[in-house]
Amino acid sequence: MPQHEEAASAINLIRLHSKLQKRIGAALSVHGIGLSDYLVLNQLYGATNQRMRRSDLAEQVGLSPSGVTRLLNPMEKVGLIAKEENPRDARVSLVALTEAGKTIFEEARSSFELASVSLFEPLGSKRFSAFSELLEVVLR
Amino acid sequence: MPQHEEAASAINLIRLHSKLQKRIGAALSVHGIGLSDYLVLNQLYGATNQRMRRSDLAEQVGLSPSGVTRLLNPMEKVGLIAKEENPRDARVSLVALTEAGKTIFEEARSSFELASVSLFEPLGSKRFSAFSELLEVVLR
DNA sequence: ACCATATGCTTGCGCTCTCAAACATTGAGC
DNA sequence: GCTCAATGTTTGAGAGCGCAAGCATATGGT
Repeated sequence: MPQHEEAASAINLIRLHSKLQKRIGAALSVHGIGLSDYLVLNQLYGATNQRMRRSDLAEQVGLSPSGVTRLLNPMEKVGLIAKEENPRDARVSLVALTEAGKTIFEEARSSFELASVSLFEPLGSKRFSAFSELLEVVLR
Repeated sequence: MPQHEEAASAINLIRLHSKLQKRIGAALSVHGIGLSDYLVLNQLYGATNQRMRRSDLAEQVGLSPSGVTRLLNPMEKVGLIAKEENPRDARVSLVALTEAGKTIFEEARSSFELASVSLFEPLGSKRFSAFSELLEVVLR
């Protein structure tokens, strides 16, 4: 395998993400939500007042604005989030975490954490810390 | 902000993958192929005789068998790969890299490598090596 | 006040991928 | 030689998402 090092790592990164997606996706499906739903809930949960603009949400979770629209629609129907208007600027529509959404998130979070731990288990705690820090650095 | 270390790293991993996908996807689009196409070509290029079974291909690139079928169809039409039969077992259909596919891959590889280097640039060479090795470990 | 431009969101269309079912072929046990 | 379970691939239906266009609202220059 005399490969270009960075290219090889990029492919390993893709492989790891694929593994993560399958494992965490399975863990979250128990709660009736997908990975993107979880990321949205997680983002809202940590936001001040637990509400955000849709476009900021899009940026944070790495989706396009239209992706956010389509993602939030069913979540609103199920009552995890609520749409609110901004009296100052009628263009923006705010997204707020409902009580039900908060509850579901807190339940799902345990599953997410368990799956995450199992994913990084091969590293052991010392190497995990190193990996964790390097991840932060790559993200700039 | 990160209460749970592993969960935070999982989310960072997702973010990094999202970045990788956008950047490498853009680099590959110049050559008229997508990321999955590249992974397939890369896999075939490194295979003995440059041919593989579809299901093995699926496993290597992290797709479902049906995903591979739908991915390979247009690639065959364009002439990057060729379908072959296995006289020993008529259930399996082999996928072979054509000369055209080989050429396209070698061209695309440069772009892929460049994009990979730029992705990991924030690490610097010393930390990149560490990251690279840790990636191998997580993958088992 | 009016227009041009920018900003935020949604919609139409298409692409990629998965799951489950269907289909084809093989091999094992009788 | 049949039958049946296992294996490999394809297909139908649909989920998830992006891009470009469209719509509504806001803002700055005149």
